[in-house]
Amino acid sequence: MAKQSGGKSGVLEFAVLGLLHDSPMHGYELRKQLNSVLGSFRAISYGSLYPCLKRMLGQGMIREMGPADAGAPALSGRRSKIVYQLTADGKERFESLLAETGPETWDDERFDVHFAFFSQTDSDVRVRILQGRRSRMEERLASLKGAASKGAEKVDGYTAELARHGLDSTEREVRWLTELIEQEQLGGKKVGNKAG
Amino acid sequence: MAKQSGGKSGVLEFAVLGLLHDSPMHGYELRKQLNSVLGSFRAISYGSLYPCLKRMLGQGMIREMGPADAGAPALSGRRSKIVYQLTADGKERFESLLAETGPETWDDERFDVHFAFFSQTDSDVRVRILQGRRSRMEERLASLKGAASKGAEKVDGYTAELARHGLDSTEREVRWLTELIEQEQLGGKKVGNKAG
DNA sequence: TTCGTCATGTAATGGGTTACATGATTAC
DNA sequence: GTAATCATGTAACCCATTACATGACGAA
Repeated sequence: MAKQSGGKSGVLEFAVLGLLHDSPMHGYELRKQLNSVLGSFRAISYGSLYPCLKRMLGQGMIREMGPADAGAPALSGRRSKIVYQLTADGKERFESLLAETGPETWDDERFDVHFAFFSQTDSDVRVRILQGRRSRMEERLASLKGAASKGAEKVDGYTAELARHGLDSTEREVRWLTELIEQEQLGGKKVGNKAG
Repeated sequence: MAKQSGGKSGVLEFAVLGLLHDSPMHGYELRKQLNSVLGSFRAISYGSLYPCLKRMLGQGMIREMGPADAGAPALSGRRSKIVYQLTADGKERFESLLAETGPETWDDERFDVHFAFFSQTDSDVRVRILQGRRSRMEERLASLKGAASKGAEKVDGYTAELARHGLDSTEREVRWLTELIEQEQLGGKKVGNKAG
């Protein structure tokens, strides 16, 4: 009982934890950085971020560093900026999230966040997550193929075209993941250096 | 003021309207059909569908057809099934949603629904939506490219790889849309018949 | 002094998910 | 009879968005 309720559980929290693990930051800056972690585009709104920070503060994952305290880069003296820093508890929470390799980690958004912090994990963890994500995509592929063949009579050209396109991108995703897994197993961090 | 508030506005409503426009159905059946309209996979939950139907009923878009009333196919005598049917108001609402070509229609989920009902619109409408969607994807492309070049120093191999992959799929999406637009402008419904 | 950006927050709202509650019908 | 599936619905909860409220700082 009581799995975790709501939608995407703590994706935002995870991302914030990871960014603050890298370096202390204030909310406004955090929000700008978030889009590079949380999916390619998409910025989170303040109405979502600030309450999240408040919650994390209450749970002792983060702590406020007085603005005079400095230590972080790019802290030109603007105003009342509240700079947040990870506590030991927060660090621990982040590490434990990072180490997860279960089905939650194959979810779209969750996978992106894990991927963004991949260089901070062991190769085993990376491989397990990549394989899990791939099997998730293969399930999706199967369900798309099933739907395509079963309801073939009643669909018009556009529906068919959309299905074909969806199938295509999912297959591509699977191939991409397979490449990453292979590179991982060949023993390396040799990622991202394919001449382009 | 009061644009439309919340997240994805009436995507579910639109999809339900479209499915019921095709043929009367009860909730359980509706829910199964929904995944073919609303994105490739993803089924909506009852906790979302039934309240939506209730709301639509209250607004007079749909009406209950007594189970004995029949008329719809596949109505083997199960039980208390509440079969819903579009009212004139509902039909009108659906037509007016179908005719929209503004920025709302380029959104991910919204676009999928429009696409699913594409064969029920004019070619002009289709072209306008496809072009809008393409420009939306081109914006995304630009922002991805910007992020890739600007933050290139601080990203590790994995982040770069994710960005590269995102760029790739978005480019592919743009090409797909371009093909569809061209086929549309060549005068036809000739979609989905590319030997494969 | 006004405008744009930096900066932090809250309130109202919308819409989705899980888990629960209920019950009929069909197949074994 | 009992389990699976069909079928409808509610309650608690979570999380995100918009719009609003506030205010400092720098530049025109």
